[in-house]
Amino acid sequence: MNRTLLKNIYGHPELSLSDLNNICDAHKKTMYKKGDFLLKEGQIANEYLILEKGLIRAFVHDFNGNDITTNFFSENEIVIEVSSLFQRMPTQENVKALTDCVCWNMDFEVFQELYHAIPIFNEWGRAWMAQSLFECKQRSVSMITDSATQRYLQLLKEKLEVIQYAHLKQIASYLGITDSSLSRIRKETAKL
Amino acid sequence: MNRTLLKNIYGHPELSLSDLNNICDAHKKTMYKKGDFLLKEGQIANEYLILEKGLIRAFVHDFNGNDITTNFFSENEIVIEVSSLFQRMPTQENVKALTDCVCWNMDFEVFQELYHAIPIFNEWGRAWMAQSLFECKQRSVSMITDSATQRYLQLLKEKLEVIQYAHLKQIASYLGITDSSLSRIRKETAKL
DNA sequence: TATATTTCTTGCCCTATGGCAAGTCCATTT
DNA sequence: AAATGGACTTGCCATAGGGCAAGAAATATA
Repeated sequence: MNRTLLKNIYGHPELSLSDLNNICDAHKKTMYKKGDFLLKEGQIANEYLILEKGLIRAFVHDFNGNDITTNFFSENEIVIEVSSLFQRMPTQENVKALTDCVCWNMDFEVFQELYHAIPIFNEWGRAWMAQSLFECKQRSVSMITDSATQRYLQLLKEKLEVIQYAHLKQIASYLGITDSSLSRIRKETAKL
Repeated sequence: MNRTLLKNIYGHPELSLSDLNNICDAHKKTMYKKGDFLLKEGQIANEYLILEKGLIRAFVHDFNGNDITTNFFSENEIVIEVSSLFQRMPTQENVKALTDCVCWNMDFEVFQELYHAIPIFNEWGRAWMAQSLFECKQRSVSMITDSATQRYLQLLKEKLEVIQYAHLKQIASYLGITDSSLSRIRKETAKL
């Protein structure tokens, strides 16, 4: 069990060591192969996971059947479909491994027990969701105020691994442009 | 005290009547005048509120000092700046009354007590945040897949009051376009 | 009511990005 | 090695929306 990884995720000054250990122990190591679905639209999520190794993509289908990348998850991040997991409703998202992955999965039932038993863990969860909401809003603002080139450079800076492992089209839909446009942007920015 | 309003907001099948009453009683009625700031960037939010009457706008400033509307809050909605309230950090958002408003405010300290004392209220809060996150993601997808005209018509359908009370520029920045473009879109769609 | 101020509309032209299709480059299979 | 197929690039042209500025309309102020 990779304690360092999980302790970094859940670390909180007020969380006791025994609570932290209980939380860490609740995770099950799980491996995925490149191309595996972690979640498919229509399903109800029953777990979330910490991604130790690999890269994961979430996407939805638009009215034409094209897929639109909604998120990329990198190492040390939490992979979760919040509305399906917490509202117990079928998801609209697909979550798929872009590379082979090593993950630590937390079952929803187990999570619920810990969540209600450990107030600090509860606070931690709320803070995590608040942060996600903040990032989501930032992304919306960025879609409005920044050019496609700026958004691309931002992604390059924050998640280089995405540019290395994801297909052009997957990155382009995340940025809100077509793959041809991204190809041109990439060509332009390579000069700099 | 407007119990119907608050009970509709907090209603949850498993929440006992006495808990529900305690939650409702924790709100303080507050009035705002058109143009009042409920929150200014740099401040830390110390409350959230239920909007009974009126219309409220949230916005941020971009690098040029233009403001970008991030949200409109209508009657019966919860007005909250999640990341500032729950992470106790200075907000980047401004929240301002577009019309005179009647609100029911919940103080953060009081909220915390109820939140930790009433498990179902805690679940309610998490479900509410999950829903917000879902809506935020939907908005991002819409910015990518829908045209400005479609986004305008969507807003028209969901929040007519916004079109009636907010300025063109405020609506335009929410939709991610300029006020001139919105003016043209409005002209076109009026024909239909 | 007259004046000033803000908001909205519109015309002109420009730019970023889209749509399509051909071509190229790679990787995989036969 | 040849053939197939997917991914990426590029050229051509189309279009949504932007930038600017003038004018019109609405609103606030004197």
